[in-house]
Amino acid sequence: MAKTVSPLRTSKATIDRLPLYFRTLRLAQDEGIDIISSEELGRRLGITPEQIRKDLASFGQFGKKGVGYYVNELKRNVGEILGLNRHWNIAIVGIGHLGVALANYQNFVSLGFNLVALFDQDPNVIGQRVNHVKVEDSKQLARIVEERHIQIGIIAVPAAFAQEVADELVAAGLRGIWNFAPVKLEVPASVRLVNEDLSIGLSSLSYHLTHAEG
Amino acid sequence: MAKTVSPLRTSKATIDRLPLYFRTLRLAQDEGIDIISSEELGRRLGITPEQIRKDLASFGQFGKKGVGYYVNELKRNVGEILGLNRHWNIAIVGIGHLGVALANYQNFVSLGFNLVALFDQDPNVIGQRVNHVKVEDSKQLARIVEERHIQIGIIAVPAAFAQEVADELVAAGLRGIWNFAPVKLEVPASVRLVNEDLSIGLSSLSYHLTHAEG
DNA sequence: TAGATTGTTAATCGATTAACAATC
DNA sequence: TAGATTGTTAATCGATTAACAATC
Repeated sequence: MAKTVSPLRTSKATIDRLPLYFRTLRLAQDEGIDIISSEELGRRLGITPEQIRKDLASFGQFGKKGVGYYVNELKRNVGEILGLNRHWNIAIVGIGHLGVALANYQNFVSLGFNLVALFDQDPNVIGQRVNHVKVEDSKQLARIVEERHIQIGIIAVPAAFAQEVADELVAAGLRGIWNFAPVKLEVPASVRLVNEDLSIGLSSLSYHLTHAEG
Repeated sequence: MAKTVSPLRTSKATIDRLPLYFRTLRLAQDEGIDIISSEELGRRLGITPEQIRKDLASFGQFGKKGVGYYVNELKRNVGEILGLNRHWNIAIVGIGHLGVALANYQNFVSLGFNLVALFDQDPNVIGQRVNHVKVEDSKQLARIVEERHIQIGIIAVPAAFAQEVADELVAAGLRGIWNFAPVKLEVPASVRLVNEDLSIGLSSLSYHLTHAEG
């Protein structure tokens, strides 16, 4: 029975690969595979087996030498490391096209995230239901965040309003923010901030195409 | 007059920061700022001035010692490096909630990307207009990609169909793919692939909240 | 000129890769 | 046992930070 340890310092790169391992293990599980080697995991992900073993080993000893990793056990352990067994309550602020898309994103549910609130300031949007969740007036944000024990807030408002929304979320006692607005947000160190700037991906594509060929 | 050079090998980290510089320079321009120092740029972005100077210097000498960087000039140069002056033609495949959100994403336009085609296979969606662009039948993909000189394809279909779509895009002569489906896609080395896996961001948030406190 | 700020070289830090002993 | 595969240590590689000469 492997024990999950919480290392003092794990690289960001390692942490960003864990969700990929989790996803692949889930697929392997669906295929009825019992045991998987780092070699095979690496083949499926395009990551070297050494890298995978190193990443996993930083959290504990999950494999069996000469055998490989038990898929069920490893998936459970990786899920535990990621905190995906916790059922985080999340809220989305800004129910424009992106907010609607995120509210309907099925993968969140399958990762154990509960969408418990939606907020917007547009009277035409307030009161509507998106994926069975009612859109509330942003003015109710502080009250509802507290009442529904929301830990993670997703910011999907225009850049100009993002900091304001972040401030309200922080004041309401939120612990993590996932920001889709292309601005640098200022939040206290106690609040975890992850930025998802979509223009970076497309710009990087543009860069590589430009420098690959005329 | 600074000259943009194309370095043989620039780090991925540097390239991912360039769009941030571009964005900040555009804002500075809007504010009417003529000259900006690496110090001030760094303050606005949360990046060290040394890092910024190093990144920029790998493409040429854009600044004036003792003075700083001319905002207009630097913005133009960074835009040129990123290939944002090229007006890439892009298509979105899969017009679900995410596809609709991406089709309406204003930042793409402001970065010089032209949305020229939308594809879906659902007869109820085909023929509709999203952000003034008509949704075409996926069966027409090869023909339209060629006709409209589309260079970049955005995959917003469910994971199960993503590889199939990627294959079609590649066969149609596409040069870059921006993939939102949570799967590892196989494409030839000549085609540039950028993955945007939204579950990574949220999982990493979950990880950090889990390991920060009980 | 004196003060400021870049561009670049050297030093440090961190992450990946290679190698291999341990062991199932 | 022999073959396979993990976990870990050492070696390499790459990226960031520090320092400073060049120069506006």
